[in-house]
This record gives sequence, structure tokens and C-alpha cells, in this order.
Amino acid sequence: MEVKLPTFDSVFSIDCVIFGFEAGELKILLIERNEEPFKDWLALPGYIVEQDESIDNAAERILYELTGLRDLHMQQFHTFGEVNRHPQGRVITVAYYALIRINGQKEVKPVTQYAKSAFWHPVNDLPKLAFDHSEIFTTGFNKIKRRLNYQPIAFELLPEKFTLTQLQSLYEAVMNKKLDKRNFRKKMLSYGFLKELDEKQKGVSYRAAKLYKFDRRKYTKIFQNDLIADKAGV
Amino acid sequence: MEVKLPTFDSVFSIDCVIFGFEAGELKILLIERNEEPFKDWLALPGYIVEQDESIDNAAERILYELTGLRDLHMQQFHTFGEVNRHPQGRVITVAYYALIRINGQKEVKPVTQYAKSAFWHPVNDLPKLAFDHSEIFTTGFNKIKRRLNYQPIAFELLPEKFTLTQLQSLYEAVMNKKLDKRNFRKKMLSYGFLKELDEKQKGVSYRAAKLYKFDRRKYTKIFQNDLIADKAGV
DNA sequence: ATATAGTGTGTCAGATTTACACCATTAAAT
DNA sequence: ATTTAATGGTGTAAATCTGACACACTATAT
Repeated sequence: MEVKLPTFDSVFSIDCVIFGFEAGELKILLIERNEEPFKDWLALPGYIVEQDESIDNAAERILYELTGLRDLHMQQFHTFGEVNRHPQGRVITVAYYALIRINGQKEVKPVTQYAKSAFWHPVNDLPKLAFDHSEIFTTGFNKIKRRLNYQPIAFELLPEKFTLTQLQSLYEAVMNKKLDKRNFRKKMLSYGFLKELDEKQKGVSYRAAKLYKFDRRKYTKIFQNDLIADKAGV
Repeated sequence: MEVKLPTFDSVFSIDCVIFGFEAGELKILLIERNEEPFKDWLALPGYIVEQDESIDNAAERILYELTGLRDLHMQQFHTFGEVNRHPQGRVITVAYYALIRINGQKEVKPVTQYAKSAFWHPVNDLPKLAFDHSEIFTTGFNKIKRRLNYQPIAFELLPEKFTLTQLQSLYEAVMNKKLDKRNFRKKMLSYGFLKELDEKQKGVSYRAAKLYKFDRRKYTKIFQNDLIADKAGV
């Protein structure tokens, strides 16, 4: 069964690669599609941009409708414009990523009928995705891998208060390699934008680690000279 | 006089920021528009994407039509999708940059009527541009500033054979700061991807400098481990 | 009390980065 | 022939950063 697209000459869409970090694993949000084409396939959350909304606003709206998530800091990273990337017509898609704290989020679930479900899936074991979404994911993943080294994006994935070990294991998960504990701590602390709290980790059956917090004010003060304002997050 | 846009529901366009280096200055290509809106204004080369061409192909075609330049390595860098960025309707534009050798290029000139003329203009002294093109330029400029430090893009701006002083002055022009000559040379040569030629500079009234050539084969060999394949040029 | 599991810490060697100044070469001017 | 003007080309030492590496401490569970 084929459902016709609206009769636009050109259609824009947004696709979102939403990263989260849980149980030591990096994950992304997928949805199960409820519409042709690719009905029942897994896909990145994405949909068509309306005439009267900016693409940044569209990205927020669409993500909300498909997953129930709001107020993420979405960042555009690439636009995919092959002629035949959509089987039913010409659809150019602008891809966005965002990083969020999974813990403490209410469960993700679609608020429209376009998706049957939404869920977190580890990036290391992704199934085949609808359209060219596997390629979109890979491009986005490479982007954040690089960005991790010069932008404070790690902190968006962690709870507000975190231990240095958690921070390290996030870096290890994204970069997919082991880091030296002492060197990692020395370096992170040397930047001066981590604030040591008077609190300790709770509920562990071993020596509790100190908790830290990312101090964005200090970060921008320290790095303001290096920062080149740029739509694409530098 | 207002010319109506074609009755697309949505229109895609491409805008190009084409960098060149001449007389120690970084320049970009501008056109003088020959159509409403913004008739007679200066603008980035840009036009509408056809239904049956990928955006990458469209970028090449459009640049050719407006400037006569062909076969540049165009790189997408950002998509601009504010609702009112175009006064006559909804136009989302994908911005590309490219770097080229000005010297030795035949003169740039439009092959369609959409532009009256095309010419190089120093980036340090840009006039107000049509649409949001000033913003597009700035975003693109910041992109290449960063990229200069981890991608071999400088060599695309220089003639095939160049002196180390030329290379340095290009870096200085892009980064807008002075570099130390000895350190710059030591570092560049240490990478091992510059090939020293048996030739010297000609036609100067002082000691002629050695000429070098960028060896792309060596470059990729040396850096293949660091490279993360990525649509956006890493 | 002791076993367990993860926390938290310092040093040294090697590599990289930065700062810094003078003689060499060429063509043009005298 | 000599001088001048302009740029080419080179080395070293100090400071900083990076990477490798191992063990005692602490909180809890039993």
C-alpha cells in the first residue's frame, strides 16, 4: 500500500539524532514508524517542516511530537539532499542532533500517530534504519565525537551532579577507547570549569566518589577568547 | 517591480561562499544581482535547486551559471531556514563553501542573466549583502578558520607551487594574526606532506625562495588513522 | 574482621610549543 | 664595483603538555 505525499513540489523534513547516556552506554532515540513508506521500520525521529515555522522550531516541534521530549538544545549538523533518498518524492532533510540526560526523563513516547513507539537504543548495535537514516546517524555520531574534544557537550549527557568516573566512562563510550584515569582527572580538573561539591555519591556499596558540577559561567569566561561564534556550535 | 517566485510550496536554494587568495588577501566571490528581489544588490552566488538534481550537484551547477567556475570541491556547511529570510516566500537555503586558486583562473563571469557581474572582494571590507548573506558569509568564514587547523584546505587556495612564506601569509590572513616564521616552517615541514621542489620562485627582485608542493598522497597516508570519514569534511 | 569494589593521588621521560636574532642571497640603484 | 633594499633561511633553550605507570584509602556488605 502506498500513501501519497502531499503534493508539494519540494518537501523539507527534519531528522533528529538524539543521544543519551545510560548504564555506561551511549544510546540514541529511535521510533517505530506507523506510516508508509517504511511502515513498521525503525527510524530516526523526523517529519515534515511546515510552511510557517523555521527549521529550528520545526526540529523542536517534530521531536516533541514523536518522542514527547521538549526544550532540548538541538544543533543542526548536515543536510541530506540526494534526489532519491525518499521513495515517494523529493524530500530534502536537515539533520539535527541533541544530547540529553536520560535519567530523570519521563519515559519517551510519541504524542502523534505517526510513530507507534519511541525508545532508546545503544549506538553500538543499531539495526537497519528506514530511508538513509543509518547514514544520517553515522554523520551525526562522527560530529559529536569530534566536538567532544573542544566543546562542553559531555555535561549535557550526564546528570547535573556527576562523578569523575562517570565523566570518564562517557568519554570512553563516545570515543570507544580506554583512557588513563589519572591523566583524565588531572586534565579535566586543570581546565577549571568543574565545581567540586560538598556532596558524595549515594547508594553505592563501596567508597563513595565526590560529586562535581559543570560550571558554565566559568567555562565561557575561560574560553571566550577561543570561541568563534558560529551557528554550528563552532 | 516584483517578480513572483515560481509557485512552489517550498523552495530550496543554494548559496556559495567561494574563497580565494590574492595579493596577500583573502577574498570571496560576489555577484551583482540582476533580478528582484534585491536587484542590483551584491550577493553571494546562489539560486534555486531543481527537482531532479541533488543539492551537491545543484551547488556545482549554480556556481557555474553565476560565475563560470567549474569543478570546485564544494563543501556544505550550514542550512538557513528562517521563515522570513526571503521577502517573497519560503526559501530554505543550503550554504556551501569552496576554496580556489584565483591566479590562473580565467576571469569569473556569469553565464546566465541572473547576475550582471561576478568579482572577487576582500573579506575584510565586505559591503552589506542581499538577504541574510552577510550572516551566511560569517558562518562560513568561521568554519574555514577552524578547519584550517586540522584539514589541508590552505593548499586549495595557493598555486600548485608555492613558497613557505606564501603559505604562512595565507594562514595569517585567515587567522588574522602574525605567526613566527621559524616555528611555522619547522612545524609545516615536520608534517612531512610538503614536497620540496628543485625549483625556485621567479621574477622577484630579492633572493628567490624554494618552491613546495602539497603531496596529497603522503597527507592521506600520514593522517588516515586520525580521519573520521564524515560528510562534512570531518 | 575481612573481603570487595571502586576512589583518589604523583612523578618522570619524552614530545611539543614558544620565544627569540642574525647571516645569506638576489636584483636594483648608485 | 659597491651599496641598498627586500626577503630567505636557519637553531637553541625554556616552558608546557602528554603519556605511562601502581598503590594505599574508604565505604559497604557479610
